[in-house]
Amino acid sequence: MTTPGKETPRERYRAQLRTEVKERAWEQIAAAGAAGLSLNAIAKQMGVSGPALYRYFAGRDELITELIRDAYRSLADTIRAAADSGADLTGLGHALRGWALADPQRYFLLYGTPVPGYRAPDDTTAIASEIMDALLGAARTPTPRDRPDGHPDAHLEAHLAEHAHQTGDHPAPPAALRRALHFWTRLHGILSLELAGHFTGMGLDPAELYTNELHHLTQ
Amino acid sequence: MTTPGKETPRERYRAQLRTEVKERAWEQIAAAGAAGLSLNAIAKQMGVSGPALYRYFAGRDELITELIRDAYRSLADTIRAAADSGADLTGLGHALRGWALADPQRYFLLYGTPVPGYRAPDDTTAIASEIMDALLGAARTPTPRDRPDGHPDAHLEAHLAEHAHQTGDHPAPPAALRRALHFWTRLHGILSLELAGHFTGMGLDPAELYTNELHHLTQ
DNA sequence: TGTACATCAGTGAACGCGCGTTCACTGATGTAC
DNA sequence: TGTACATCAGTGAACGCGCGTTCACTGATGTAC
Repeated sequence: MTTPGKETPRERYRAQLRTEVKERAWEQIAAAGAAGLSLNAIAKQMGVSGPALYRYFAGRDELITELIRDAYRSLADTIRAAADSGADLTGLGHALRGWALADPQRYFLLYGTPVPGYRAPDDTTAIASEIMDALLGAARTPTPRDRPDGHPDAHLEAHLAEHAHQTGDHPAPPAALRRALHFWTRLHGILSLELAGHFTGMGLDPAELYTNELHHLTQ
Repeated sequence: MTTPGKETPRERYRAQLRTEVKERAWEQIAAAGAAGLSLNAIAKQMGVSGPALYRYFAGRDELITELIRDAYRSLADTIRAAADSGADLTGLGHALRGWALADPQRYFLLYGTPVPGYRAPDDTTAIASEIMDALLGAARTPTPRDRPDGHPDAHLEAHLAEHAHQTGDHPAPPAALRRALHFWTRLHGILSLELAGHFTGMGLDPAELYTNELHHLTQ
């Protein structure tokens, strides 16, 4: 579809305008949430008529789908870059928080309130598992307080072993999978509450909670 | 404003119609999310003209505010009822999950994606701290694996002690506050990911993760 | 018990708005000979 | 290098829709004497 090296000026222009539309879209989402995203409003902000954007996106749905894809891609790249530079779980945790704080509404577009009817595009699950793989890599090294008997994680790990076998995608050791999942769910818990402002009312420092949770995850 | 025992038929009727509007509102939210809530659509569903509802609600915003209040009230009642019947943290955790699964969109109305401009009504913070109090009560008993040295929780607890003093609302011991916060953030992490369907794609059983996390919290 | 009045629920029309999207068309930019 | 044609970006008008909300008005329900 896309010729590797050769790119006509028109193609370049198209790509550039598409990314500008997306940038404006992110600004709108940051200002009013994803529900208030409007193609016409983006067009007006770009000084262009509404229907003009239909040259670049089939419709509102395609734009949102693209934004979700880009957000997943950005997160995956961030996590992977941290992992590639030798970061451990703590490092990945800080990378995750930095990414989330940079644009809270982008985070919520991936992990926030689901729209009942909507189904995420299929390729996002591939990117999601790419993120999981990076986490699994960093979660391979056992933590100091991991006990050999594994109580009460033994039950969970048995369950994880089953499902890892069924899908066949994750030949990762169940203990690593468990650590990666704890990393994901616990940090998401604090992050989403922080980004939604649930700690400000109680005078708590989210960073303190976050780093404490990271300590628990890696000790 | 409201005469305690005496209630005129008209007042009764008003109250009844208000609750019916809210019921329809919850149905709509469950079906299409809070963004798609529409007074006109509710009116149509009730077989009544649109403007009729303005006798009962000042506008769409007041309705949503009321729904948020009711949701908080319902959650607080659920938690408190469990606590009053002698439930420990594990019991409260299961009560929380039951409440969330009963109506995921109601859960997300409280803890989901925040609307950038919107500010929750002031009295909800009172209900939120009422929930916190119930958690704190159940979190008072130390867990078996709590170590006296408290590493690495000592740093966090020092911070919590400061802020507990500053607000003056929580004379609860910092260790209990820490346990209650961990309860809240960790369970919310799993719950919100489960309700948003992020585990289904990976073939994981959310209940297994949840109970495992509860074990961690109470051991 | 009966009449006169006040209160209130609900209607229908209307206003203004912004949305997504389609379509015929103009004008500029690129391509082929 | 120059002309003839095809491609494509963008416009403006239009369609249909649903939204929140206001307002004058009708009809029923309650209240006071």
